Amino acid sequence: MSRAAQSELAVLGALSVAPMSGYAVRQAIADTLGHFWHESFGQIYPTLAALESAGLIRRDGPGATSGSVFRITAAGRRRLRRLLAEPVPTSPPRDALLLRVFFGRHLGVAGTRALLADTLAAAEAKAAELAALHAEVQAEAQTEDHPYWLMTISAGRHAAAARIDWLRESLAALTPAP
Amino acid sequence: MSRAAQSELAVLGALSVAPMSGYAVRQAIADTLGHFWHESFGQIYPTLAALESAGLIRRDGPGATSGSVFRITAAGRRRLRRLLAEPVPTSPPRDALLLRVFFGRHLGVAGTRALLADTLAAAEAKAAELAALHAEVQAEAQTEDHPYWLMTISAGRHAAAARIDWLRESLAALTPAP
DNA sequence: AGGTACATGTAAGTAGTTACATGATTAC
DNA sequence: GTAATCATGTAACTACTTACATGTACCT
Repeated sequence: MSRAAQSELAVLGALSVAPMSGYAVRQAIADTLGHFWHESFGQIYPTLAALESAGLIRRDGPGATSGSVFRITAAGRRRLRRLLAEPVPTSPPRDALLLRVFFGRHLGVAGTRALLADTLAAAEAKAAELAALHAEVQAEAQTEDHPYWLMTISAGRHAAAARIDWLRESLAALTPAP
Repeated sequence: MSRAAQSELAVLGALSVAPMSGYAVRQAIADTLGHFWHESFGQIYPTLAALESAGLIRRDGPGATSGSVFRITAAGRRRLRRLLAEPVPTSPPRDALLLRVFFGRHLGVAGTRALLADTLAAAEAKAAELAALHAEVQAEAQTEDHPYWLMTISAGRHAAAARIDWLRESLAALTPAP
């Protein structure tokens, strides 16, 4: 098991929506899961190869450079459901921003405020981006996947809004020396 | 450069507060940074060795099994400030929960609701834990590091509250079939 | 005497990124 | 013709985790 169960999950999930090439899998993951998931180039092809040799996906068309399309098999769908039901692996937290804030004393009040201000700008941009994505997805044709997709966007928006609130409060609390 | 700049930052930061043994560094990181940072056992000792040979920390006492205490040097403090000023590395997002929610169609409404309910319980526990930590830290003697420490706890509380809001909304929106 | 906490390290393995290498097809 | 995009893969490297290995000090 587990040539990276999470990567398998992402790839099988993408192929559960529609059959597509490896390149298209990569694009689909970046486009629709991009705001909460990342799968790097060098991960996708080995994962596809492993899934194929396990009979979970099938390659239609020539195996050569162009035109081959991957399609999920019945066994692949079973595997997808099993992976989804497995406990969510919790990765240990590693927030590089908070690490810097914690040792903010060495950075000084001005330095820490600059760091927070930069992060605030980035968070506001991300919130705007997610709001636009939300509007865009809501305007699309409704599929059975739609409510779940919207839910993941909503999660991102809540998280971004919370980070903005925290940054504003922290900037207000961290007054420059008079 | 960079036997993991972030691990160096965490270790140098811990030693900037007080000199201590490697074992104590591990505990300090778990106790005070634990809610947003993790440094595994097998990372800390190699990092300490690398920092020592670079002259950024010094080992007082015997190098043997007991009693050796690491102390940050002047060069170490300079390095710490430089690391803090470097741009915050952004790691690609990988939220295993949202990956499951996105493919919730295969899990079914009931399955997805169960997943969200479990996550809600965990998030509420985490929020309570952070509230307790906040109260505890606020009651302590004020040091110069204190406001920054409180800020990191506040970040965790905002994030936990946002996740709880999102989970409640999602559970309300995802009604079981009648 | 036995258990827990203190203390330091190494080895093997997993996960994931980046860079390299190659070639076909399409749009301008 | 040439640049961008589509397409597939490998190799080397970095980061990180887990398990192993060893021993001391204190508490009961």
